[in-house]
Amino acid sequence: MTQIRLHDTMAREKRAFVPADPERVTLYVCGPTVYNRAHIGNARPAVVFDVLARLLRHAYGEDKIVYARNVTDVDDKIIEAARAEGVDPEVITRRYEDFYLADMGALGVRPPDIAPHATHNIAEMVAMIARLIETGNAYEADGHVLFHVPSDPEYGALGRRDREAMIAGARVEVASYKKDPADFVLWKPSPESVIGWDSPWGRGRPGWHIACSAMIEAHLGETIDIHGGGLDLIFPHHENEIAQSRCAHGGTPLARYWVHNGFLSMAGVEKMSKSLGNVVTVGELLGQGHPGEVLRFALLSAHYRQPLEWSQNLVAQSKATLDRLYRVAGEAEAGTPAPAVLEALADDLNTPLALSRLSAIEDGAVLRASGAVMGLLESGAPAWFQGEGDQRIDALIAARAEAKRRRDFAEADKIRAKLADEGIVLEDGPNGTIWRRA
RNA sequence: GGCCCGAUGGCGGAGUGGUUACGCAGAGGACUGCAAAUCCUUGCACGCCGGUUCGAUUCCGGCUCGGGCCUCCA
Repeated sequence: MTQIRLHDTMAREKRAFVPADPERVTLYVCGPTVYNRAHIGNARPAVVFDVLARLLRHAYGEDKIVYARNVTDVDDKIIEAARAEGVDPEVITRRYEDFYLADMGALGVRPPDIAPHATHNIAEMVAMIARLIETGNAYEADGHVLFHVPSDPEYGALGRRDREAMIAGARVEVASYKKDPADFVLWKPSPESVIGWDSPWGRGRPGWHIACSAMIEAHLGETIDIHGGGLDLIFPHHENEIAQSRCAHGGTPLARYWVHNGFLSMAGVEKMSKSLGNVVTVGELLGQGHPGEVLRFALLSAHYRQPLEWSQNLVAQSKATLDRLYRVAGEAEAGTPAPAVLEALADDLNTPLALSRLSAIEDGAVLRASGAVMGLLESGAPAWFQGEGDQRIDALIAARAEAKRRRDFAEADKIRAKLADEGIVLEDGPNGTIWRRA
């Protein structure tokens, strides 16, 4: 298929994607911190990188891709949530990881190949921190271990910021034990009451950034092909990951391509934030009866780097479009994807263009295969329109057919209206009547 | 304050130095007992001000508005 091109945040331009080893293409995406329900904005990277993984599998082979999405299961917000409920942190993390997997599953997100958990990789983190101390890039101070930013002359390349800008922008009080205001925590002490692990620097827990660096090293290697995540992670999270990994690995780069998705906003709302209470969770949307696939379609209706405004109208339009595509797809078995769709996706994951090209496909088998590359149209029309079968509905349709045969249209329309009240729409075709849920 | 991004028809949203996608919604028609679905037809756009150019929605500069980041938020 056509050459895949990706916008690389480091280069600030689209580049032809050439994996270091086409037999083992590595992709890492920053996953959730499991302390609450995912909102629809959180779902965007999960869906976007799921499409990227599907495209890569199509291009390089199903078993040639290693996609890792981590689970951050040790974090101060988790500790707070656990304390608030009076339970162990594991209760919190297990609960919200289960929710996350269920929500993403409903959106058609395939599980990644590897889901490394921070708490399962503490030894790797400790080892990496120790190495950074050896190389002179990190130091111990007041029970903490800190990465010393001035020790890395290349720091700031991804986020494009220089030290002056960072210092000028610093609006948080600098902890007294830091040698430099930009230094960040690799390891922090935990009192007995807080979750912690023994280390050469005392009982403590890892900082957020080191967790990703260590898990990438442990599960994928020193240099990976693609590192993904949300735009907001560029600085400081990814910048710090880069610094830690490069310094710990003698200068080899962490990732060959950096891919970042844009933000999702809510109509008429400034920033979607939990504190403002204006978030919509995936669970709520599903609970309102929106099929996960509709939400997925809506998330893919804008290019992944563009801002996307979430609205009721967007969801409704997505549903209407999907309905029509499913009518064309029918019950056909998936065949071969349309080259025009693959070409659109290969061009930096242009899903809106790919979606529009779906509309031009008349062959159900081609349509289903093309949709599948984006995780769409995988259900088959009957399941999409009707869900579970219903003998009562079939009986009513038979009664209406009988009434129509008698030309008793008043009775026939009465039955149709009754079903319409239940949200069931009838369609009379040459081969009889079919029904669907509106 | 510093850095970065966006602005396309009623709505969503690609794309392009010149002939202007696609979808949703709307209008008209065909079909239908009536609908629904489908098919045909159809109207509607490139934030503002300059510049480059034979020609700019597309390139450059400024402005306005909106969004993001500036130490743990996708």
